Amino acid sequence: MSKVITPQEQDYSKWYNDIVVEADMADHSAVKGCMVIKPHGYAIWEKMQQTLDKMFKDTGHVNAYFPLFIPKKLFEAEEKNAEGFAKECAVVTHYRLKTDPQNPGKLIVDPEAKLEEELIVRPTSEAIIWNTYKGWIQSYRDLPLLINQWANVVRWEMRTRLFLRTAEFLWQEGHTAHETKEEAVEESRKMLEVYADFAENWLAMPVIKGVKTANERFAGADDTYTIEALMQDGKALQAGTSHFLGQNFAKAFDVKFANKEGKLDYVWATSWGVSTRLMGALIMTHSDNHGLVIPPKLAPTQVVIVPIYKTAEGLTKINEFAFSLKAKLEAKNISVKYDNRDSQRPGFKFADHELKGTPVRVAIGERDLESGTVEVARRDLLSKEVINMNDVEAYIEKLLRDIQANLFNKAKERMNTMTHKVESYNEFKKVLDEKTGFILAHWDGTPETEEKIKNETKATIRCIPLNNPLENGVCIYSGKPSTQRVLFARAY
RNA sequence: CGGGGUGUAGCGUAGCCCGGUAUCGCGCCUGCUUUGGGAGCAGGAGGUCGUCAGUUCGAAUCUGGCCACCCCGACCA
Repeated sequence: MSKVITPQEQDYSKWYNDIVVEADMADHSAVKGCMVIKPHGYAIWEKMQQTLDKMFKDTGHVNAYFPLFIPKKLFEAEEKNAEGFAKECAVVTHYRLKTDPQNPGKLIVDPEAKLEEELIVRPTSEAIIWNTYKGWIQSYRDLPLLINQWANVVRWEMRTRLFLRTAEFLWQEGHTAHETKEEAVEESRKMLEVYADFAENWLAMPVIKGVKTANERFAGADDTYTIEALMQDGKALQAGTSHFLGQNFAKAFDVKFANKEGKLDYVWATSWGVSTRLMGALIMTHSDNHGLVIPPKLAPTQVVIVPIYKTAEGLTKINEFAFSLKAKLEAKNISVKYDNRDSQRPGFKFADHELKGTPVRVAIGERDLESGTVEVARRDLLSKEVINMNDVEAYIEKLLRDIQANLFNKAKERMNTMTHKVESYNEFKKVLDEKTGFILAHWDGTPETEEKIKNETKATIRCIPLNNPLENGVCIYSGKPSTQRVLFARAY
């Protein structure tokens, strides 16, 4: 058992923080609510970025970059969007500091350097992007416009948690423009599928795809599609959203195009994003009391080789084998680190790589060289096996696939066990108190009922699952008729 | 914004009630011995005790103000 990590069962929230900090992913910074993403954490984020970026490009999107600052006038153009984000905006009001005459060596804001118009630090980029699109779109020939940007955004949250909710975070935001409603809806659903694919096949995290209720919708959207994941402690996490924006932004920013009949019409829009919050999702889906567990497909280092030696001569022999194994694995596109630090002993390295989540560890000592074997350990199950040197590359290649699959299956099974169907409000509350997790229950479809349930139980409707089976029933709260169950949970 | 808590070496802490120049562990540096699950021994470096003011011969310790951060709520696409 680790010396440093608070066990999950003792305090899940503390455990989470310990993992983030002790596994060297991120740290609190000098700025409240902001974090420093450390190299190990950033390397995982880069793997996510690379994977997603390719998926976006494979679906026809290109990258661009828009400014960090949004003039207030533009920001307020789409009313619902502006209102939704108004309470959490950082605002730039001045552009210069000067030496404090009362207090030499200190700086004050120069009152003479007040901006004519305040600049909003983007909490999301629809406004600046749609203002730009206005100049880019005149004809149906300019459509569809399929653009993504990798950026940072700022949302001045009252309470923050590393990766899950920070005042500044990294994300990607796709912003597309289309000729028809159908095409835009299709785009937003397509990107939801991309997110679900990424979540399940790379993060090894099962998700429920669905659509948000009006209450939970993105400010300025006609529909918000979401992927919802279930964390180990039974709380839900919104892992990605894709919005059908209708013509709301086109109207707010006056983006019209001439269609094939020569008539002017407003374009149809989508936006979609995932953020560094996925790092939190990754932690709370797979990690344990020994530290981080990273699915092989996202691990910056998939295999670590640890030499065990007594003498310089011994090390030389091990080096020969280790470098050759490293090269062979790399030829199979497996990322390998040979941890030949002379400053640490093997036991320390074992613990260190366990903490950091390296999926596979190969230990090789002089005894192995004699017997022609190596010791291969897997992080997910914390088990190890002695493998013949001749078989080791093939073994590891398969092992990485097994780990990826095992992590997904384990998470899927947990989600299934923690999903409960309930028929009454009492049962609903009982599940929340005792078991937590996802709850499938009938709801009368009104925002009022949704709001009351939220106020009384802190549970929200995570989504109305896509392809939801229709089923007659009665709302657990109001007793009114309902045609389908919706997905409830307490959420991060 | 409400409630609670914490600020002492890079990290974690003792000391505070009862005022006399700061304890211990981890980490760090040097050397030797070690190396198959977080090494051992010896030596060493490192501190304006969050900050400002007050009381006092003397403040980490007492008094008051301020600041910062953390946790729990409220808030949150």
